[in-house]
Amino acid sequence: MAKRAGVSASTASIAFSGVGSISEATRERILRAADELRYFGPDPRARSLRQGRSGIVGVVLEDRVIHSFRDPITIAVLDGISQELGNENGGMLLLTSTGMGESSIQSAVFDAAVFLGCSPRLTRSIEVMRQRNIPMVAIEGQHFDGVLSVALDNREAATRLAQHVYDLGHRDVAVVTLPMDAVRELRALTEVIVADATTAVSMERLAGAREVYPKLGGYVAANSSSDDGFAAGLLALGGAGGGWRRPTAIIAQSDLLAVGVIRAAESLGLRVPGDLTVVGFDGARIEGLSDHDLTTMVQPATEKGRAAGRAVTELLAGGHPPDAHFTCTLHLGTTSAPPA
Amino acid sequence: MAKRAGVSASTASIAFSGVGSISEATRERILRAADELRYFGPDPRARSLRQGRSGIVGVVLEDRVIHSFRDPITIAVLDGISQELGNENGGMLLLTSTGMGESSIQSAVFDAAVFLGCSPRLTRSIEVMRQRNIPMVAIEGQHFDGVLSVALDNREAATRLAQHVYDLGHRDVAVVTLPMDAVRELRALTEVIVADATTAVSMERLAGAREVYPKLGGYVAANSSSDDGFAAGLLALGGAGGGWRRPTAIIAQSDLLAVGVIRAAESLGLRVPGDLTVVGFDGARIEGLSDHDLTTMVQPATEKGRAAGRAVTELLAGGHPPDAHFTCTLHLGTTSAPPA
DNA sequence: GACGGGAATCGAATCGATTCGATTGCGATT
DNA sequence: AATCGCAATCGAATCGATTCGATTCCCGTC
Repeated sequence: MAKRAGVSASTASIAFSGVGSISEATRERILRAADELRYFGPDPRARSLRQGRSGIVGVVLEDRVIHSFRDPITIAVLDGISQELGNENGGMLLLTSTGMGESSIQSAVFDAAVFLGCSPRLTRSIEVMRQRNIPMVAIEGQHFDGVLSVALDNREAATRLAQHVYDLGHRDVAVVTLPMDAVRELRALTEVIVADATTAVSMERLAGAREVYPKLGGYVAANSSSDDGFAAGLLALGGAGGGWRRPTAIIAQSDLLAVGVIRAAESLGLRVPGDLTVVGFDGARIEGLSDHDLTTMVQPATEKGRAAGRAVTELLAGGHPPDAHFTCTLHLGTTSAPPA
Repeated sequence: MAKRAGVSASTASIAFSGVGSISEATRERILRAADELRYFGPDPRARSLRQGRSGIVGVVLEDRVIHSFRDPITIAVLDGISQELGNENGGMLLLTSTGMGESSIQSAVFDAAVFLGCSPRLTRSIEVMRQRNIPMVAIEGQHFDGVLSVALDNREAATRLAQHVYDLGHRDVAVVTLPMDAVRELRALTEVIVADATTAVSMERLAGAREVYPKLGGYVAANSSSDDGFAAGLLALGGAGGGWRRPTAIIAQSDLLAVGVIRAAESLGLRVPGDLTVVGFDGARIEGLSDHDLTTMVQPATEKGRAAGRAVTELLAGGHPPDAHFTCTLHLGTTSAPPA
C-alpha cells in the first residue's frame, strides 16, 4: 500500500475521495507523500469492485464498428448519448452483439447498457444483466421486460410516407429494406424472410408501408449504405421481362439506401423524380446528393440518444424514468412527384 | 457465494474458466447448480481486479465524439483497431482528452490505451499510465517515452503535394489548416499560432508545405469538416482589396476541408480547377463531390488502426513491437491544374 | 504391500481499494 | 472535575473472484 507512506491506511482513501472528515494538515501530508511515491490515486479496478461502479456505460451495436459508424443516424445517437453522459463520468464502451461478441457483453465491466437496436440475439445477455442489476435502455427494437425503451413511431411514419407516395398517384411501387436479420446480403424480399425477421425497425417500417401497399415487394439490402442501395436499386429497376412493370416509385428504408437507389436510377438513364419517385427515411443530411432534396421522414436521432443518456443517468441514480417515444416528420423534397 | 451451491469453493472457478483439472462430473454438477441459482459466471469487476486484466482497450479521442465520428479517417482508424482486437476480448472504451475529461482517463478501467493524436495535454495521463504499467500506443502526434508510435509521413507527404502544386505553376497559394490547438474557431494563420501549436499533424503538414512555399499563409479552420472548410474558403478567396491577389491554389489539410473550399469557390463563381486549384489530404472517399475527383495525398487509415491494434495485442502479451511508419501516396485527381 | 505419481479438490492468501464501527483526543458545557 | 459532543484517525470486514500450495485419493508398479 503506497499509502502507508504518510502514516495511515484508510485515511488516505478519505484524502483522495474527499468523502469524510480529515484535517487539512494530514490531507496535505498524504497527498505530498503520494506524489513522492508516484502514487496517482486509487486503482480503478479495485475501486470499481468495492463501489460496484465503474463509470462506464456499455453501448451495444448491432453491426461491425465500421458499418455502424458509416450510418449517420447511429453517429447522431452516439453523440446524443455522450452529450448527456458528459466526459467526467467515464466513457462509452463499444460492444457488438454479433455472433460470439455476446461473451464480451457478459464479461465486460460496465454499470449500464444502451442497446442500439434490440434483437432476440440479446436475450441471454439481457437476462444476465438483469440478474446483475445493470440498468438497460434500448433505442428501438424489440421490447424486453426490464429494458427501458426509447422508441420511434416507425410504423406510423412509414405509413404516412407511403400514403404520400400513394397520394401522388403511384401504384407500381417497390421497397428496398434494411437488413431483416443477421444475414447480410442482397436478396429479394420474400414472405419467409418477413416471417423470420429479427430486426424490429425494418419490420415496423415495412408493416407501415404495407398498410398502404398491402402486397409491397422489393429487395432486402445487405446493409444501410449508399452502395448497397445502388445494388438493390439496380435489381428493382432492371427487372426481368414478361408481365413485369418497372415501378414508378421506390420506398427506401433509409436515406443512405435512397441515395444509392437514386444513383442506380440515374445510371439506368431514369430521371428523379420525372421517371422515378424515391423516398427515404431518417432525415440524415447526406452530402453528395447535391442535386436532390430527398423526400424523407425526419427522425430526431440526436434526441433519441439524449433521451437514452438521461435515462441511464436516472436509472443509475435509482430513479424510474418512463419510456420515451419520438415521432418523425415528413420532409417533402424534390425526389417525389406524380408518375409520368 | 452462489458457487457453494454445488459443493466446493474455488473449484467453481476452474469449472467456469476451464483452467486447471477437474472431473467432468463435478464440472457438470457445478454448471447445473449455477444455472438453477441464476449465476451467470464471474463478476467482471472482481475478475478484473484479481487478474489485473479487464479486456478493455481505451481509445482516447482528441475531440468531442460527434466531431471525431464525422471524420472518415478517424472512423477508418477505429475500424482498423477493432478489426485487430476482435470482438471476443472485450471492447473499445471511448474517452476524450478534452478539458476535464482527463480525470476519466485516469480513473477508468482499461488494460491498454490508444491515442488518436497525442498532444501535451496528455502529459499527466501518460505519466499515470506509465506508472501503472498500462501499454500505450499513439497514432500520430507528439512522441512520448514509453508510448509506442504509429506514424505517418505527414511532413514529406505535404511537401510532395505542395511540390505538385508548385510544378503546375502556382505561385499565389493559401493554406487552410486543421485546428492547431485547443481553440476551435476560424482564424487567420499567424506565426504566434504556429509557435504555440500543439497539434502535431497540423504542424507537420504545414511545415511540409512550407518547404516549398516558405511564407505560406492562410486560415486555421475550426474543425475538420466541410462546413468549416467552406467558411475558411470564403475568407481565403474573398479577401480584402489593396495589393491582395486572390490565390490560384489552395492547399487544404484534409479532404473534408478541401470539399468545403471547393464549395466556397463555386459559390463565388470560381471554377475548379479552371480558376482555382484545390488539393486535400487523407484520401477519404467523400460522397457528395460527385463532379470532382480530388487531388490529395492518400493515407492508409485503416492500416494505421490495424497496426495500432496489433501493437496493443503484442504489448499486452508482453512483447516489444517496433514503432510503425506509414507513407502516403499522391492521388492526381481533377481538381488541380495549371493557373489560368 | 509399500511407494511414487498424477488428478481432483479444498483452504487460505491475495488483488487494492472503500466503508463502517470503534477509539482517541480535545474543547466546551454545566 | 466529570461529562458530552464532535472531529480526526484507525482496524477490520468486505467487495467477488483467482491462484497457489497442500491434501486426499486412487491406481499402477516393483
